[in-house]
Amino acid sequence: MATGRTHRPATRSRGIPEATVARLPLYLRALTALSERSVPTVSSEELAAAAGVNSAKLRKDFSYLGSYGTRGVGYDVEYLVYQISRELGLTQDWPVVIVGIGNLGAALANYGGFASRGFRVAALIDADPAMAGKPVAGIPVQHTDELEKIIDDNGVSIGVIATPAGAAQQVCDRLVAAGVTSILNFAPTVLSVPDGVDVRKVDLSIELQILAFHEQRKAGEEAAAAASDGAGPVAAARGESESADKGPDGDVPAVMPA
Amino acid sequence: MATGRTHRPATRSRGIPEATVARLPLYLRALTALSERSVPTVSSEELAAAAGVNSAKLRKDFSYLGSYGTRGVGYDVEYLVYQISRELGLTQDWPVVIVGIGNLGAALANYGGFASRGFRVAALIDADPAMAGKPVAGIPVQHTDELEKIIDDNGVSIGVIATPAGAAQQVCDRLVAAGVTSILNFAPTVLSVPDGVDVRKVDLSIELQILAFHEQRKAGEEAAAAASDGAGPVAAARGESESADKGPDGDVPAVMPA
DNA sequence: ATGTCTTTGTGAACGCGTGCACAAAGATGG
DNA sequence: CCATCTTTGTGCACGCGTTCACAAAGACAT
Repeated sequence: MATGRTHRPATRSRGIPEATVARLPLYLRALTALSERSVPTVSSEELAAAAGVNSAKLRKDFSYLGSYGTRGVGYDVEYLVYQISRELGLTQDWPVVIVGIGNLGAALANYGGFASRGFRVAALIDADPAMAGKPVAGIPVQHTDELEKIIDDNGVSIGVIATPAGAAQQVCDRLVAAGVTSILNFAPTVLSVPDGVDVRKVDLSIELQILAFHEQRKAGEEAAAAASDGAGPVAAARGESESADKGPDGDVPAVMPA
Repeated sequence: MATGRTHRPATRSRGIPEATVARLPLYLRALTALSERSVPTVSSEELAAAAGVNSAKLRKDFSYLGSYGTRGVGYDVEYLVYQISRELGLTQDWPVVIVGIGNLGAALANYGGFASRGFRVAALIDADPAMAGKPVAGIPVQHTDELEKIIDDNGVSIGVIATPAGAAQQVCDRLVAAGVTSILNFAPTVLSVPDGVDVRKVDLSIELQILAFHEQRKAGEEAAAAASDGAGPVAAARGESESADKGPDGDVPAVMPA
């Protein structure tokens, strides 16, 4: 730590890989659990197991933050909790607005996981005039007309979109114009935003479709293995010989171009 | 490409990269929209724009599926919808169960995005006896005791966990033991499962924390840029120069090891 | 004080995913 | 039938992320 002051720009300030950032909350959660059990220190091996990752990966991740941790001992839990919290920006309060108070929006408003970290639901916004004033999770819903004013008054920089797909882009544009620079999108649409605005999307349907793909593959492999029990499991692993396939022409529904 | 017949084993059979699989639902959604507007064909450039990806990436993704598409013209929309649907396993019906009918579970049960693809909510399961029989989204909630029987009777292979974190692993174990091989986990916990079981997780809190990180960084950069003059509202946004930081020793809460 | 033992921090190799750039393929018009 | 023009499919290079493996660092016992 002789330098200790000017080494930040290159190494720390902006050098944290995206993949590492995405894992920091995972570590933080595991560390918080340890902290509540009053565990003083933890080794990379133990913590990695708790977070469900490789221990080498964890150590490398932490190395981007700095050299916390003591060789031969491990990491000081409380110290690390603080460092990661600070790195993630959780030492400050982040007001968020949720736009679209339907089934999902209401569930999000009630979700306890927000408040537990530094996130505070500053307002709920919906386009339906009938919803206005109606309290959800103890917070009165406000009409979309107030959106810009709400953002401005509360200094909101993070917005959550839980509207139907058709309204998402329009809501997004208004949020961005009002000053929001980070958006969490639950609507099944691709949002286009200007540079400098971050978007993360959560799409339940997509997750299930990915699972279905692997599920189908597993079923195919099983079927192939049981079929001729000699051809090897991967021989017909795909849709290759499973459903109605095989022929380059035979598997076409009816609308084939050629 | 004169051969066009024997190149399959290596190229197609099992070779679809995970990153490509994760994008297929995106393409499918964009294609479905085009299909509803009766657009007959689409170029990689157009479709890529609609899906929010690079056109070269899209073409490479499709090349893993096969050589659909006509040079000089583009891709036949209906044909591609069918091919991707088949690849993802959406031509068959996937019964799913949702375990944990709280705020989130109820919202998921009501979510329309499931049924729109090949997913069917076969049952809702909750540990609270008071919930039993109560209909949510038109489906009566069943008690956890029935879990194994439900899975077995309906041939369920995909389970959705929306329980509190404390119950998630136990529920997961029971689902897996009962025959479920794909799990979508909304509980903020790391699930451990045996080989052959796929888990995908959706964690709202983590997504927000990642956004907060970037938000903090943006504020920090702005502050650095405006450091010389007014400093403005974002000057103290970062942990950097605001709270208790800067010195290698000064920024430690109280429990520093050294 | 010295040696041993544990655990971190990281250099280096590897593999995957991305994007460029272009040749091949086919449509279209003359 | 040939030339031109559009768009696909892909070889190649590059960069990021992961993993291995080990030297350096420090705790701890003697």
